[in-house]
Amino acid sequence: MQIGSVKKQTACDAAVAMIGRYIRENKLEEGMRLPPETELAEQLGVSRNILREALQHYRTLGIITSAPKTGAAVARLLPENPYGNYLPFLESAQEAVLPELAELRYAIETGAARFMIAGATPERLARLEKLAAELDRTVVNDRRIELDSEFHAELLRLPGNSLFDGLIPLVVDFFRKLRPEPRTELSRERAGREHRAILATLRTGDAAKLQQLLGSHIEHYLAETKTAFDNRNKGKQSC
Amino acid sequence: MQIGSVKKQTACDAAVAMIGRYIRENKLEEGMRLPPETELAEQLGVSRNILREALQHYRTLGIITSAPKTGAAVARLLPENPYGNYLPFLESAQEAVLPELAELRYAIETGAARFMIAGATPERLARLEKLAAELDRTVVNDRRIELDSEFHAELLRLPGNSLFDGLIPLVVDFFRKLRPEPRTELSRERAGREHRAILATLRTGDAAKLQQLLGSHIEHYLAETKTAFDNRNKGKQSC
DNA sequence: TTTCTTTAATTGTAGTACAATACTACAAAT
DNA sequence: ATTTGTAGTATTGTACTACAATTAAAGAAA
Repeated sequence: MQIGSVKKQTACDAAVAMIGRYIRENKLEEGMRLPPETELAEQLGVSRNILREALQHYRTLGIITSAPKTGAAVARLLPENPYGNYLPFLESAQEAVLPELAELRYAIETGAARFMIAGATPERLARLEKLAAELDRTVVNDRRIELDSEFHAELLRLPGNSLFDGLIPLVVDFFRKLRPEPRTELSRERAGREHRAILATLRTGDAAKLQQLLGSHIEHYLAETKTAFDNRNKGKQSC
Repeated sequence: MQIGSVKKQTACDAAVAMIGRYIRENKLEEGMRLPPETELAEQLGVSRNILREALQHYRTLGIITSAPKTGAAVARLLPENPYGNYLPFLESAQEAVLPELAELRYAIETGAARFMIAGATPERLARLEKLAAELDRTVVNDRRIELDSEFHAELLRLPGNSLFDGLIPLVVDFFRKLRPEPRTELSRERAGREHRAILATLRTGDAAKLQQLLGSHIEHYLAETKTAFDNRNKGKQSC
């Protein structure tokens, strides 16, 4: 277990936190204004420079906009703004627990089955083959999880759709959070069998079957993680 | 057709763009350093203040870290960091074209079918019912699209999984981008029929059928958008 | 070798000054 | 009466200077 590093909070970080609290506590809604920079800086006890860096944080996230004379205001979430719109997604991705991740994985991978087949190229299939083979002869759990993660990431790359690609971190995160769970010899063997079946079906091009295979493959996790999660939360955590 | 507003780019925005290009073009990888602030500021022709605001942008996104003496460096993408990991997703979500969005919608909605049924409550079903009814008696295209968008957003809320909720902007974005496409009387009638079928199946709880219905419902868009997109790109754009 | 000390590079922070912008009000013109 | 021009002004945008705080790395001491 690694020790977390303590890094001193900068004035800017503090300002960011204070501004965030300010927005939340005052329930500032779309279009409502923040105090002028000079005033806000004085209130928070930082220079205007630093305050502006803190504001930039929220500008980047699309939470506020600012303009001369008008001042900073809580932004209307424009459709063009990627960060603002997907902020809830980013937050829930951060806090997501295994069962939630498993559900989304199930949805995306089974739903993408037909596009995987459509986009399968010999090179990608070869790479998948290699990953599956290495996974078969690997016993170290951490390495296995890494390979499994990469196998499924590669599956999501098959469609050649950048949106699917972009969601790969979800899969990675899933496996990362899965890591502590113990795996049985049985589940290892089953995983290998299922991976081979998935590969074979990718080759034959049977979309319905691939979907069914991916579904039942993840379904195991769905059940496993749910119980694992439940058990873990039975012993209530301290600290 | 509305006129787009012109907003002048600030020096900070420009700096952000330049730094981004710098990182990409030099293929800066994890741990590699940026020039010191004074140097970088001079190179970009902005003051150190402004440069720091630009750097704050990337700090917020978790792309860089900075420390005294060491300087700014491309960050190791920590699994905990939501922004950094999902940055490619955010970027592609921003630039995604209709066919890509349609594919992801297809995957998520069909894949989530069984969770929709599991999470369907009478209240939510009633809300869906109301939306479908209003959609049926609405003819104005813009309003129809709005309602359709909300109907599908509500579908994604059924599972009660915050990750699905977080992806709702994708659906909204899809319909936003679909807006200019002309719809026929026929497609309107079909949409109504399909929405009613989806609702009925949510009530009976037949997951396989729901999945099939959602699939064919979106499938129309899949085909439509593909051709619409192709046609639109035939006439090459000027400006 | 290990540990302490010094040094120097770099970020972190504060303050001042002024330019640029855009809201507001009001005058002028059609 | 409605539109168009104009000035006033609050606020952000930007630049510059100065110094404090931090820390990696080199050097000195044990």
